[in-house]
Amino acid sequence: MATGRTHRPATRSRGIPEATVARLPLYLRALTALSERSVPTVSSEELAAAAGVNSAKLRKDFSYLGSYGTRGVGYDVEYLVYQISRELGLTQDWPVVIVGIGNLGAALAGYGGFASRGFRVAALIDADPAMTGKPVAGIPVQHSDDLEKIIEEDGVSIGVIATPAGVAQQVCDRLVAAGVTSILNFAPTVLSVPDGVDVRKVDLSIELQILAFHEQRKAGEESNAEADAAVDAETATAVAPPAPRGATGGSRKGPDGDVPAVMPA
Amino acid sequence: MATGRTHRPATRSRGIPEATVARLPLYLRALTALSERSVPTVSSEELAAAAGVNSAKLRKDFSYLGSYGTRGVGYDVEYLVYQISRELGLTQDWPVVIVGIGNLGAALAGYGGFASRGFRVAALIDADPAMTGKPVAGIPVQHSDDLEKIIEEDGVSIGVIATPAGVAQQVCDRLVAAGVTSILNFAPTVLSVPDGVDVRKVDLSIELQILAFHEQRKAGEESNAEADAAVDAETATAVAPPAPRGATGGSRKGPDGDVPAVMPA
DNA sequence: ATGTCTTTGTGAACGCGTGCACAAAGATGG
DNA sequence: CCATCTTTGTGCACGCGTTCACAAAGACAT
Ligand SMILES: NC(=O)c1ccc[n+]([C@@H]2O[C@H](COP(=O)([O-])OP(=O)(O)OC[C@H]3O[C@@H](n4cnc5c(N)ncnc54)[C@H](O)[C@@H]3O)[C@@H](O)[C@H]2O)c1
Ligand SMILES: NC(=O)c1ccc[n+]([C@@H]2O[C@H](COP(=O)([O-])OP(=O)(O)OC[C@H]3O[C@@H](n4cnc5c(N)ncnc54)[C@H](O)[C@@H]3O)[C@@H](O)[C@H]2O)c1
Repeated sequence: MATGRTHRPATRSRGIPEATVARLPLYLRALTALSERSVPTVSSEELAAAAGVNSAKLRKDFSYLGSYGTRGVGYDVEYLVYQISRELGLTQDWPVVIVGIGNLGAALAGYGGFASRGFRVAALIDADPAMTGKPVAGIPVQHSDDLEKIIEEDGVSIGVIATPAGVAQQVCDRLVAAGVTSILNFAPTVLSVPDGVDVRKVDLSIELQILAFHEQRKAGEESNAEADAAVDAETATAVAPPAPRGATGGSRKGPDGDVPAVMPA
Repeated sequence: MATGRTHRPATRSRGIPEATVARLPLYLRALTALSERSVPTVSSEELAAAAGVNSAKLRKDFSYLGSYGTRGVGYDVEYLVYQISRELGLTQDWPVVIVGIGNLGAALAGYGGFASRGFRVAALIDADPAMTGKPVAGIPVQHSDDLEKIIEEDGVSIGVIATPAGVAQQVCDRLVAAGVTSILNFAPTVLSVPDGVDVRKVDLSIELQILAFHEQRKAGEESNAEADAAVDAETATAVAPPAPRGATGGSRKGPDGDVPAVMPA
């Protein structure tokens, strides 16, 4: 059969690459700071430096939004702030529910960055009856029995999951069934959702593990040539006698192996 | 996903593409769950489903680590758990400091996922004298005056920043100067660091804005064209006129209460 | 052993994202 | 009005990441 074009289903609707979308909030933040300092215009070079990206990339990103710059001058800060805000949908109010008001959920509830960009905490939801009615960050916690009602009444389309991982999928299912179509997941689980629902995850554990990988590589690079691991001032704190990082065969044990006595992270 | 990167183009990391590294923790989590259920082996298809990725991608990822599978059978769960752990550097102990023990920092300090994979909270650091000595999650908070000493004594190479955005860069500078070479940043700021230091960021606000973008697109898919144009015209007249220089400092008005001229989100 | 069946490991094609380099556009000054 | 200078917008090439598709490898039964 014609191996060809029957690929991408949708989501690729014309315009604005995903990578660009992910950078727009970054530009917006830098532009907002400039706006507060009453800076009228900014060049791609300056703004790119502030946002920590390549200036050509920034210009190309903006070109997807239209031609909002003036050659020889740069971009009008105020105008660009508005255009990006509009493109991101921040000119409207987004009610958000947070489910799971534990340590993390409570911190999120009180987070200023939530309210600052058109996101409004519409409700805090927890399954613990002892929490019900208790105000967290000035907002009374509601019981999860009322989840569907809350979402429907407030027209919530964005949900934040901060429950334990074990119940995240069922919480997710209820949110989706109730009409939520965007989910930000803090629980360390892979959520499965129907088409048309977006899920983004924030996973502390994964970030740390990625850092550890590079950290290990840095440490191993100094004592690279041979095994002169004597100089590891930093990593010398390692307590375990890790498998000598030799060739692949150096596994300390076979299939029986040591599971590093851990829980699902 | 939340990925901040200050990237080195130099891909001499002995293979293993960055995208693969980012997925290894995901595989590891799924494998650990299988291990706890005493599942001996798993096929790429099953594991890929559990991790939410394409099976061919998973096999290719594993191929960078070596040939740990058995054709016709699959992968040995225990063995793979060990190999990935070793590759990620999780077979050794990583002391971590958390700087900024506010709402978020406290939640992080008590987070189980920290300790579960070889990461150990070596110290909690805060600039508020009132916090000093106060135990958070069982760990006494230390004053930031002692930051350098703590890092040096414990051989800390990974730091977590959970301070307000305004001080994040200077905290970062101190951490780096003291010897930290990997930073996980929760503050909504672009951190600049010297070569050799890795920074990853977790940015709630950005994630929400990305969700809002897609959410808006979903909503606007039914009735888009004209509303868009109308808003555009209205805006052009409201904002576009040559910027009154000093005047913009106070309030700007847009169609609806508009872009909050608030703190960096 | 030999055949069959399952699943790995990877070659190859393709699409996306990135960054260079430069022409065009417009501002600014004479 | 013309010359010069600044900065945008983008064509283009390149490399990374993803996915398909399939031969080879090995398990297992006979
Ligand atoms: N604390 C952190 O720093 C941190 C960091 C990263 C990820 N996480 C993840 O975030 C999640 C929450 O972490 P935490 O430290 O706040 O845990 P927590 O135990 O303090 O809070 C969990 C809350 O969820 C509630 N809950 C349980 N089941 C529920 C349900 N079915 N519906 C609604 N609410 C329910 C509980 O009553 C509790 O209040 C966990 O999955 C954790 O792995 C936490
Ligand atoms: N709370 C959240 O859910 C959340 C979510 C995403 C991002 N953030 C970001 O994380 C950071 C912390 O958020 P928070 O809600 O915990 O704020 P917070 O105000 O509760 O805590 C900040 C803490 O940092 C300490 N601090 C200030 N300056 C310091 C310094 N120089 N050295 C060491 N410590 C210092 C303060 O004493 C305070 O305890 C902020 O940048 C915030 O934008 C928070």
